[in-house]
Amino acid sequence: MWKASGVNVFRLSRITDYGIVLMAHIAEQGDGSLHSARDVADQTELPLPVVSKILKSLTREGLLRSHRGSKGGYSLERSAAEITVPQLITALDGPIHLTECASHSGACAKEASCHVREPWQRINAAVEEALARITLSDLISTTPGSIVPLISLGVDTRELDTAAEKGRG
Amino acid sequence: MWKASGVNVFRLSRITDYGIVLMAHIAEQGDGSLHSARDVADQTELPLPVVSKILKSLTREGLLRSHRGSKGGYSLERSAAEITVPQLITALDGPIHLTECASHSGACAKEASCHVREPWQRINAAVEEALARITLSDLISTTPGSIVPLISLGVDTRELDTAAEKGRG
DNA sequence: GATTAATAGGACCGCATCCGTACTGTATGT
DNA sequence: ACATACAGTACGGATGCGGTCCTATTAATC
Ligand code: FES
Ligand code: FES
Repeated sequence: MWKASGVNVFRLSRITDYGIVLMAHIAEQGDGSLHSARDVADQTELPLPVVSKILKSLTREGLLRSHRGSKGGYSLERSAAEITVPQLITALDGPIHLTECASHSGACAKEASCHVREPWQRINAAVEEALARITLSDLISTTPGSIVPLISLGVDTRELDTAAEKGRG
Repeated sequence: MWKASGVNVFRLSRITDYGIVLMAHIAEQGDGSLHSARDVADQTELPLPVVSKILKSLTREGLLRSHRGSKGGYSLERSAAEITVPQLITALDGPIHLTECASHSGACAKEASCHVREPWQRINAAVEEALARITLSDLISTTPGSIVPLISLGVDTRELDTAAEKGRG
């Protein structure tokens, strides 16, 4: 049977995926290091036009600082520890909106009667906040396991907890 | 300047969005209630073909039970408290894979040299687990605030914590 | 000053895919 | 028998992502 969707949905764009790889690569060389688009493309084995396009966007969004002219290149605008995952996503994919409806008010004619709008707004904010705990320096950390406890969940044990327990079974 | 992407990315499909609305509507009437596709379409003010398509998918994925023939309709296969958000998403949009690369091994030729693959796998699992804490009954809960603490994060205070603090500033 | 190297900005098009609809078949109650 | 309602599939349009290319601008070097 068909699947309603499932390939491109609830997924970061390839541009963003690559963008994070590029940022990680730059950050690995040190916060102040300078890299030309060609160097980054060679070392990451990604096509140069794509790399160039992404780095230009990241610069425009304030995550990279560019140095034009010969011997130019890109360097981190802020330290890797100050760059969070949602900043990377927002820079390339735009603001995080898990659903089209529940995001910006006025987008859906059924707002008044819709009962799931508000919960989704909370979920959206929660996911974004969860991702905001992760910085670029965490992504390039060579000690595996450092991220594991970063996104552990603290659920307060009220009646909903038991429901969630059953739901996971 | 152009934006690399930003409209359809990192976003649930409309089908899934509607699907959750439909499930919430059915769940609101009680776990055992029976609803025809037409009734649900009328009450949610969504086009009947779309509603029908979504309900069929949800049935095939085991979230709804169908009753064919006259006086037929759909009812919840499991209790609303046992249906989690990732189950809804997976049923309509397929498995949750935030990135194409880091998800299934073998999809990317740069796996060996890629340093962000493993972190992203952890992030993906963490987001999915976070969403799994939310059940359908939570979404239809009339008492706002019940979801807020559900996705609070517990960060263990090691050196990374301070980095995250700075990153949010 | 000429040259080279590198980024800035935008235009362009192919192609995948999401969205909504339509159609036929099957089961069930009256 | 008939009406009702779900099952499964096929189809076309529109949208937007993806990758590439081109020109202008800036800066270092000789
Ligand atoms: S806000 Fe659009 S359906 Fe809920
Ligand atoms: S796994 Fe594909 S670039 Fe990291």
